[in-house]
Amino acid sequence: MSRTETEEEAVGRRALPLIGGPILSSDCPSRALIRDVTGKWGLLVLVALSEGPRRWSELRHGIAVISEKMLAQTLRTLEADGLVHRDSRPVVPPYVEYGLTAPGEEVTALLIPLLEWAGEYSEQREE
Amino acid sequence: MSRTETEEEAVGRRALPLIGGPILSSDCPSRALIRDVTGKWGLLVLVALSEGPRRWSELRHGIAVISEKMLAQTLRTLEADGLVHRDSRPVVPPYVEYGLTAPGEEVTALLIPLLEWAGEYSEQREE
DNA sequence: TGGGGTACGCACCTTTTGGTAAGTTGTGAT
DNA sequence: ATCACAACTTACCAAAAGGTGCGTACCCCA
Repeated sequence: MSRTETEEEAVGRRALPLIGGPILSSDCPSRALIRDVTGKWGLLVLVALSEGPRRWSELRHGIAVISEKMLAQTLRTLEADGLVHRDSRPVVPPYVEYGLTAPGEEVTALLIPLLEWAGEYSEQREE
Repeated sequence: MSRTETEEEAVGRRALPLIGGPILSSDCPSRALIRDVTGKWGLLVLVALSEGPRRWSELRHGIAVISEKMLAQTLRTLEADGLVHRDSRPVVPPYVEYGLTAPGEEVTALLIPLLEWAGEYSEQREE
């Protein structure tokens, strides 16, 4: 047997509690949220916004080598998750500003220590 | 103009400090580390091992619907990162146990609050 | 008159990620 | 004699993520 078992089979006789149950089961909505905030671009956008609200073009140039498509996509999913708010003024060079909502600030506060740990650990490893 | 600019161009006149510099530049080794620990399977494996060392087969059945290929691959990269250690005894049903190293415990301690936040936030959202 | 900035959306293509199924080695059970 | 388990590896294929380039609308500047 080498096939991957179904969710039902796995839940049926689960060997590990995995932090108290279904939090880590694959269809849990919190899993999607985690993907959004720890994803390659989501994390960068959140951290960039942790320094204060920024315009589209600031994010575009400030985040190393992000494509316009990915920036737009990332901002839209973070907005849908309620972590980022979009403030658009209908002026004639369009002016759109993005910033963190309260929940956005919360996650970012959890993400920054992770970045710091990664920086320190990878630095101490390469010596 | 819509092409993605190169790293050099971006670093040339960077608008955002982004948490003090090159930590978030795309070739930084800490970025790879973050991908490994927050990736879909890396996170699950680390959390599963946070409850104590487990055998291959326990992880295989305990983590919801992971394929053997992905489990092996994830364990090997986490081992290469120094976050997981592999304890294999050459007995005749092979016995291999995986556990967290000290740095592995450190990251996992940072990851768990993130999972808890995601669980609470997604729960409170859907009401 | 033409080029550039601002904030995107869309279509196409490549790269990466992940799943499926099969093979491996040795032993003990049926 | 064959099946199953343990802990994997490999080859092949599908799906998802991501990049490139183009188009939009409006204006300002030279």
